[in-house]
Parts: sequence; structure tokens; C-alpha cells
Amino acid sequence: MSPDPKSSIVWFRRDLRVQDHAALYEALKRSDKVFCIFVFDTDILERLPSRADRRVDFIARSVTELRAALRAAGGDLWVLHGRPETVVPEAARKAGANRVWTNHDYEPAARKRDAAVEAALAKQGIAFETRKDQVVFEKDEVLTGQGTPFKVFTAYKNAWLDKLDAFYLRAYPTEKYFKHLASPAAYPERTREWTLKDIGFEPTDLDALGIRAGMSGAKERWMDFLKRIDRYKDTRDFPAVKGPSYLSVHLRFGTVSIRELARAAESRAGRSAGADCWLSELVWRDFYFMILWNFPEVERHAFLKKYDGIVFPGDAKKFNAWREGRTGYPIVDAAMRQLNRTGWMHNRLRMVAASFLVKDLHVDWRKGERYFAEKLLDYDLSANNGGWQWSASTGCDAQPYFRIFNPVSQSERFDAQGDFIRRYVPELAGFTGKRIHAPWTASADEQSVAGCVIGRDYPAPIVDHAQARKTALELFNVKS
DNA sequence: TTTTGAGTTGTTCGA
DNA sequence: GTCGAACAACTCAAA
Repeated sequence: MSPDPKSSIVWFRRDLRVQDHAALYEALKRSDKVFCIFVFDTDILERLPSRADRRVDFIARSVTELRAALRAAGGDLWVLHGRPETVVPEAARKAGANRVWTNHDYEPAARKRDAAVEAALAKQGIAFETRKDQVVFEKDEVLTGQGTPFKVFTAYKNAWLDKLDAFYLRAYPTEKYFKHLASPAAYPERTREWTLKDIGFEPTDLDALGIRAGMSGAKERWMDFLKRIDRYKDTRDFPAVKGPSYLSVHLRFGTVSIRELARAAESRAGRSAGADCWLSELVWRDFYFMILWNFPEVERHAFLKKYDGIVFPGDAKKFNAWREGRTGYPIVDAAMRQLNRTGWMHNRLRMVAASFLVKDLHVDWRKGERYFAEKLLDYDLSANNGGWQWSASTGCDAQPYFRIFNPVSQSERFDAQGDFIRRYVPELAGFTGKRIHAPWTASADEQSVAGCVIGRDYPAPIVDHAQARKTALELFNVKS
């Protein structure tokens, strides 16, 4: 059947919503009939170590909600399972579409995938159209006066804020054109109710963790954060306090629009220190997407080339102790146990844990970065890599490498009462607020009273921070 | 081309 | 407890 010139496909990926969606809006506006698809990519799924995967579960739930929303709008969602370069062209052909719309993805692997899909579509005479959607400003929109990408954040942020206006924050009113959604009956195959089991996966503990997927889950967290946004600056650094937005996972999968969030923050600009501070975090997000696009080699290499050749002597024993939360440094162990148990870690602790692995245990930052990638529900290559390289002093605008976090003073500053530590390292709960940060300094009597003998009930520190700090300084003292 | 000011989130030391 | 300086010298971005 020859393609109907007025039919197109919208391919949903990390943009699992119907409102304010760039590719969906463009497709609806320019076509008479729009078919929606989502692809469970077997190239990705087959590499996952477990059949019970929180991210797959989160996506599946979000896809289910997306399908219901599209159905309510008169359309449908066709859920496919296979390799995108095969199933996307096949779907386009079956639907008689001559155009496939999707939103930009900036990760190296995704860029490769999209190039392959585009080539496969071109062979069939089908166009591939993409739009910016997951960031406010993308790869080449905010540049230095020289037309080059920024490499330091503050200058980037100033230019970003200068350029920002209502145009860039406008919502794409998809609902205006919902009448162009292809009706369920128009789909070449009956789409059906669909579950995790269909792709060989199992449900996880998202409910027990209080994580609600989909647009409704995003909205719930967003409404809750709006009540707290003015206090964000003062509360965000304390892991025992409900300070963050907890929206990272929703930004990861696009169950909420970045424009909607930035618009709300921007509308408070200058009147709310909390909103200004949070907007700045959204700028960081754009910044790291921009860096990853312009310098894709950072995925595997140090951004600062002079540090790329460092051989990190930290061994598997140390790495395993870090992973399992038994380094003997309570704040680090609590952070790692939070990650292992919940798939999330507070931002302050991501820095503490990363600094500790690299600067105290002298393990290559890439190993830590990969471990976070495996565990974090909100894992995003750009932000995770950027954050790790920043902590490791190998990244953008590395301040001098001798800025090394002290795990005890960080603990005293940001978890003063030890509430967070007690939550995740209950064996230390008997120690007083002061001692809990460095329990090895407690006397035998104190340990006995606390019901926790160091070296028996909780590990003694596996490294001495002062000594490890010196070693790190030597490790990084390389000539450019 | 040269100059100038500045760089997310810090720590330690000594007064 | 608090404060300022040192950490060591480089890179970035704009003027």
C-alpha cells in the first residue's frame, strides 16, 4: 500500500506524556492521522541483569497510563517489542505513514540508534523528523561569544538566563489537535492491554517505595513540591529532610514537561530564593546534556584530558565495601544503603559517596559511575557522568583537585543529629548525635552502652581519611 | 592577541 | 567557635 501523505507516526521514548510534547504537537498539527508507538527495545532489555527491573517497571506503568490517556483523547498507543531499526519502519509501513516524528535524545548510543532508524526509514522513502523536547536549551542554543560550547557552568547559566523568555517556555498545546489522532480502529493491528509479562519482566516494589509512575505520579510530586519550592534552598542539602523535588525520575522518562517546571520556577524569579536555586538545578541539567552532545567522549574518558591516564590503585575489596555500604564511614554507608534499597540517593550524598570512592578509596570514577547507572531509578547518562566527573575533579571546571570531601565533617554539617544515618544504618542507632559521625572514636564503654562494638557490629573505617587524602593529592599531581 | 577576573556544592591550619 | 588564608596554579570567557 502506498503511504498516505497525511499519515504519520509519533515514536515515544523518554517523553511518556500527552501534554506539552513537541513531536506529538508537530505531528498532530501537520497530519490528518497520527499513529502513536512505543518500542520496548530488545537491544537494551536483553542486556539487563535481572528480570525484575524497577526502571522497566516504571516505564511499563507509564506506558500503560500513556495508552489510556491517548485512548481518552480518541487515539491509541501501539506497543512494540524488538529492535527499533526493524520495528519502527515496519510499523510505519503497516500504518501507511510517510513520516516518523520523535524527540531528540542526546546520548551517544541513542544517537547511533536514531541514525540507524533514520537510514532504515529512508530506504522505504519515509521521513524521520525530530524535535527538541527534553531540555529548555539544547546542544548549540547557548554558546560563548566565540560560538563554542561553554565549559564552565556559571558563564553558561548566565547566558542561559539571558536567553530565556516566554517563547522558549511555551507549552505545545497538543490537545488542540487531538482530533488528528488515528482512532483505535484505524491501527493496522488491534492494540491490546499490555503487561510487563509480555516482555518477560516481573513487577517490582515501586508501590512499597511510594513511587507512582506516569503523568499522574509526576503531577502528584510536582504539586507537593510547589508547596515547598520557596524553602528549597534552605532544605535541599539535608538528606533527613524532605527538601528536594523528587522529580528526577519523571524528568528522566518525560512524564512531566521541563517547560512546565521551568516556567513555574521562572515566574518566581527574584522573589523566591528557593525557586531561583531550583531553576539553577534545571540549568545544570541542560548544561550536562549540552556537554554530552558536544563532547560524547566523556562517556568513557575524563573531560580534562590530563587526568585521563591516572591509574587508580583502589582494589576490588575497597570497591565492594563501598558498594555494600560497609566502609566504616557512617554517612557513606547510609548513602550506599539508601541507593541499594530504594534506587535513589540524595544529591548531597551522591557527592559525598562519589568523592569517597575516588579520593579516599582511590577507585576509578568510571566504576562508581557504572554502579550508580545500574542502581539509580532516575539514572541519566549526562547528569550522572557530569556529576561523577565533577566529584572526581576530572570534569568541567574542575576546581583544584585538592578539594576533597571529608566524610565526617560532611556528616556533621548535613546530618547533624544523625537522623539519616540511623534510618539506613540501624546498628549505629544507639550512638549519640555527636559520636554517630565517627563511631570508632567512641570508647569501649560508649560502644557497649550504644550496643554496637566497632569491628564486630559495624566495620572499623577501612581507610584513614587523612592518609587517603594525601595519597589522592599525589595521584592527581600530574603534569598537563 | 593580550589581559583580566573568576571558577556549585571544600578542607585544613593557625591565629 | 570563628575567621582568613593557603591549598597551586590552570582554564575559561569576555573585554
